Amino acid sequence: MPRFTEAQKESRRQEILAAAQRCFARNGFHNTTIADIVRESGVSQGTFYLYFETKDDVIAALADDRSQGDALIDAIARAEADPVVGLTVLLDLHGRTLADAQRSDERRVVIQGWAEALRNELIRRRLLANTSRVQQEIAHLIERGRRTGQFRSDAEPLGVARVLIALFHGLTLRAAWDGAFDAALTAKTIEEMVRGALQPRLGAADSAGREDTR
Amino acid sequence: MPRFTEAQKESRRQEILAAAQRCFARNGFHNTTIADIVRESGVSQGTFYLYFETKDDVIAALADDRSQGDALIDAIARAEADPVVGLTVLLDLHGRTLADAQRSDERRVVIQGWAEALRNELIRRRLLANTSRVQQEIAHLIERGRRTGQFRSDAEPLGVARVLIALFHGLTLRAAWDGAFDAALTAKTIEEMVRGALQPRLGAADSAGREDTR
Amino acid sequence: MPRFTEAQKESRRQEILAAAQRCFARNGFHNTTIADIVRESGVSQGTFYLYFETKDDVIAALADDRSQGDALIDAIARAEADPVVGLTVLLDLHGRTLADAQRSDERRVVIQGWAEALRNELIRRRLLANTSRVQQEIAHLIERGRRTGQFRSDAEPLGVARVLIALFHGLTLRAAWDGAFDAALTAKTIEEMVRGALQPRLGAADSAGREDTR
Amino acid sequence: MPRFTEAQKESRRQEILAAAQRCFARNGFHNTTIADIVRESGVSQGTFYLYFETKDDVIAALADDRSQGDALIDAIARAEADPVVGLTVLLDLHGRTLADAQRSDERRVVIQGWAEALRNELIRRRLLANTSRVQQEIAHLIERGRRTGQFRSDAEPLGVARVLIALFHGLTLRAAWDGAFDAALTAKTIEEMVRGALQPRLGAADSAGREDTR
DNA sequence: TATGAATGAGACTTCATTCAT
DNA sequence: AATGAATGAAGTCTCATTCAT
Repeated sequence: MPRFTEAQKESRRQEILAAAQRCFARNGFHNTTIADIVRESGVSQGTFYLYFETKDDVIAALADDRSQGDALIDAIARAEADPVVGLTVLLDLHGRTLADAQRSDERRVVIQGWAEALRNELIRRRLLANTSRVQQEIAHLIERGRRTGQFRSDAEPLGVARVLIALFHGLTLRAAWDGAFDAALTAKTIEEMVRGALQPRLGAADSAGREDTR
Repeated sequence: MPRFTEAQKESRRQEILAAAQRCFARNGFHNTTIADIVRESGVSQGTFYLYFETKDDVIAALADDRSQGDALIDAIARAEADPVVGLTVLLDLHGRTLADAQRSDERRVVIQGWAEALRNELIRRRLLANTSRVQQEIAHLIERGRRTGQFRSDAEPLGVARVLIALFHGLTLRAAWDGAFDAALTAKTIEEMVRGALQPRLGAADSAGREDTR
Repeated sequence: MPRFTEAQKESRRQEILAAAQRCFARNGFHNTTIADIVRESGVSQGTFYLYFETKDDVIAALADDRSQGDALIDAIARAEADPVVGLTVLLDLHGRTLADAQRSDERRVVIQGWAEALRNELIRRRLLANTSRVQQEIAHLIERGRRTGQFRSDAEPLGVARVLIALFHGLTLRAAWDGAFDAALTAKTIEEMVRGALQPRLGAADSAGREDTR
Repeated sequence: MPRFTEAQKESRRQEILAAAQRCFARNGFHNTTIADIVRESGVSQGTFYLYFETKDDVIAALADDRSQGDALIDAIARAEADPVVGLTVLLDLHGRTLADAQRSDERRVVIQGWAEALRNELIRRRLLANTSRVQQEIAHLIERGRRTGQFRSDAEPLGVARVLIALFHGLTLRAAWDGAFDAALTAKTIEEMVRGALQPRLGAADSAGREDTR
């Protein structure tokens, strides 16, 4: 009979991860020592190694943050069938996430994960998988919008999805460097751009239904 | 009287930097040792320290790649006064840079620089300065386009510039992770988006001049 | 009142020892961890310490293998009074023990015990005591043979006993390194040697016949 | 141009090895730390690793002591063609080596090497190779003696060689445990044994005179 | 009796940097 | 200017042992 339940062990693991994230956000993966993590989390060196095999284990666990991707996908799902609403919600959610100072540590660690992915195949695979998942969902959203006529018929679902994700990454980087940048202004520009790429053309061809894609 | 001219010293310095870049691209800043760099460049440990004070010196020298920013600014300048041409050239240059397999090492190192900027104030300042410089130029370009009526009068120069740069960063990341992504499709989508944000509105107010912003 | 009888405790102790012997034979004393022993024996870390105070305890318990010495002494005893039979049985028993693949683990652990005896006084004392015991018995055997006239009158009981034991040790080592060595040939040679040292000289009353091989 | 010659480097290496041998003789391979060796040899931790890759490197370098085997082979060679002299010299040399208190450290380390050979394939191969080399030489010596008629015609060269080596090993062990044992008495007994095994039988053409001690 | 999570001292090894030559 | 041997602080990880349950 195990002294601790699986849940208790997992919760301890999460505590250590949270401590590690704070350390990593502050000093970077490679300037953080196990001693730092251990000090921050309050466990002993030995205990750390009961929950993680190596330091790289911890890095891998934090470099890949599925939570934000999950949140984006959930947001699309919650928008039910309406692609315009879905897109709006998506952009809005990302904007608010960027503006959230509480998630600063997360951003700082995620960016280090990007660099780590260049030399750690496991992390690279996970990050790409994560990215692809979100990209797929956005592409489907565009696809649906095209079918309903809400989006321009020659919009490229994959292209748009990919560009949006690149934008998300680039903005995450900017927010991490310089939290004070004007998020509202940025959001407005993105909205214009997206509308430009997706809004059905006036006049002919693309049927009609105009006035405001979002 | 120095035995070597300044030029000779500088050339040796560049050789070491190039060797370091190869090492950093391969193994990352923190998994590259001075011994690695020295081996790759063919000089001795002692000699390395004649050209650089510390390892961080080398990192700082490579983390901040001014060359690409300079190239973008030059491109704008070469487009003379025409904002539409300038924007086209800008997007085109960036697209071709991304597709250039030869610049893979550069990209890999630059991305590591982004992470490094989070905990190295010198690097952070330089990267931000570099980014701002390009952002300024793009904003001026937009500004000029507004004045000439080629761009929509309510386009936000700063917002557009910032979004474009985020896009550039995000695409650089994607190219580093996965060089095989479809650059042409991406370029087409970006073009649509940019046109959407900048193209003067039909019909009303914004005067006219339609058909193709670029 | 103890819940378990002494016998039950002892049996558990023996199980752990057997597991430890397997581990030690495989990886050596110092590359075997308590965790290894515990895994091999199926008890828990805590339980291990109910039966042994320290790891050195287990090493000491296994480094000194009295069983083989006991067997040799028993063999001598079983030969009753006849020294020639006793010696024959002794050599035969040792030869068969060496050839017994089942006792490989035992041999491997015993040899490690020899090394351990060099820095662990307790083990050293036990090994020497063990060795002396057997040496004494062999010396007595020789002594008896001298008195009965079956062995040469100038045979040195102690010298022969000591040399035989050295031979036993050396052959044990060889068998542990290279189990495939030709035991029969070796046995034949030993027999010749022993006969040479102990057989009464031909011709006269154990005197003449010299010649000198060296 | 190297600052130090190869010879200087080798001499430094030997100094460290000598220090390591002292430590190993005192505390055993596994209870000796790199810090101990470094302290004993007077170099720094870092310097140690300029001369050896790992601690196991040092162990492997010392576990296999070729010098004694070489000395035995040299001794045989110096005896020129005479097998009887060769054997005498061999036994004598080994006896004097055993009695040499100065070589105590060497013995103590060699014995640890025996144990190490059980779990380190490199060491095992080297020790066996070393042993085989000496065994071969002794076997050849016996062979020659048979041809000259100095040794009994049914002497088994390989068997005798193997038994002698086992004896050497066993006596080395005994000397390491208990340096005070009576070397002269032991030598005398060995001489008798060897004579018994090799001396041509009296009487006839190496045939008769049986009797059978056993 | 039995468990197994927790501990922390200490082991091995690496590496940026120095400096005598 | 150039070399490369030397340094030692610091990092990661292991493991014998304890103890609350």
